[in-house]
Amino acid sequence: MKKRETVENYLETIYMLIEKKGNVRAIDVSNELNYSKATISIMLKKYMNEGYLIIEKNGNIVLTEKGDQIAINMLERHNTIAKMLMAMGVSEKTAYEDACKVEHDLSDETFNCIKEFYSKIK
Amino acid sequence: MKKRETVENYLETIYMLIEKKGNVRAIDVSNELNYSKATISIMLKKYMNEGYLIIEKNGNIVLTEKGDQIAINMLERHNTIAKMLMAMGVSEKTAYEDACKVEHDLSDETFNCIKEFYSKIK
DNA sequence: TAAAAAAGTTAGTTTTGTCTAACTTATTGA
DNA sequence: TCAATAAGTTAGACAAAACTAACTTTTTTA
Repeated sequence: MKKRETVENYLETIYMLIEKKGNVRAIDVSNELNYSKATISIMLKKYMNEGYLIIEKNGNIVLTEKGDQIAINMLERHNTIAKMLMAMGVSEKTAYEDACKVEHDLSDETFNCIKEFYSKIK
Repeated sequence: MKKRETVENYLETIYMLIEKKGNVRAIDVSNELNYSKATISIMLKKYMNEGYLIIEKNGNIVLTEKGDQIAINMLERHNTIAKMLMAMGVSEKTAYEDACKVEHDLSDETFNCIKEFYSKIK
């Protein structure tokens, strides 16, 4: 249903795995997202065709400029929203989980206001 | 994909329409959600079978206790989240739109913290 | 009251993102 | 080095929620 949310999630996950492990292959994404290897194989190919990432000959996954931008944007949203929620008293675990769910839905206007508001009360 | 979100949205919409118009039929839900009459017909029947609502002989839609509780809960979330966002500087229109999107995803823990936090800064 | 319009239903289709099973290809380690 | 394991792919299926087209039923109105 929500195409945008799906691709954003894949890209953010790949970005985080690259940061954590240096390089990333399909199996790592499969383990992280808990989707079958088949699903990951299909989706990665799709996202490659759509210009979000490249799968190198050795199987390593690299984000394109386009994919990278989305991933970074999602990660910024993720962290900012989680911090805001924690400032409101939400536990760290829940804050990160909930931020992950809503980061795709909020408008830029709302996200910017949250960022502003957080920096003020901090 | 997100079954829960879908039913919550239908129930909340029906609840609001009942409040606004007194009684509600399939065509009203169709107009409000901008889904075809066919889709609404199918989904209402489904939700009737699942015990969320009743379609009376004259076509009026009535929520069951179970459906009502979900609708009221969603509406409370909707309003509280929107108010919180407005307090952060988000415009009314955007606040209500974004609240509508995230109201289904937030945990109870987070929602309660938002409610608390809002009552404090108010 | 009968014709027109509105409302509702049914059948069949589509899209998205999952899955399993069975297969191939690549990597590892005894 | 070659057998076992791991990784990746392909084919086919499925669920959810939407659609259109064609139909029936109900309501309105001239």
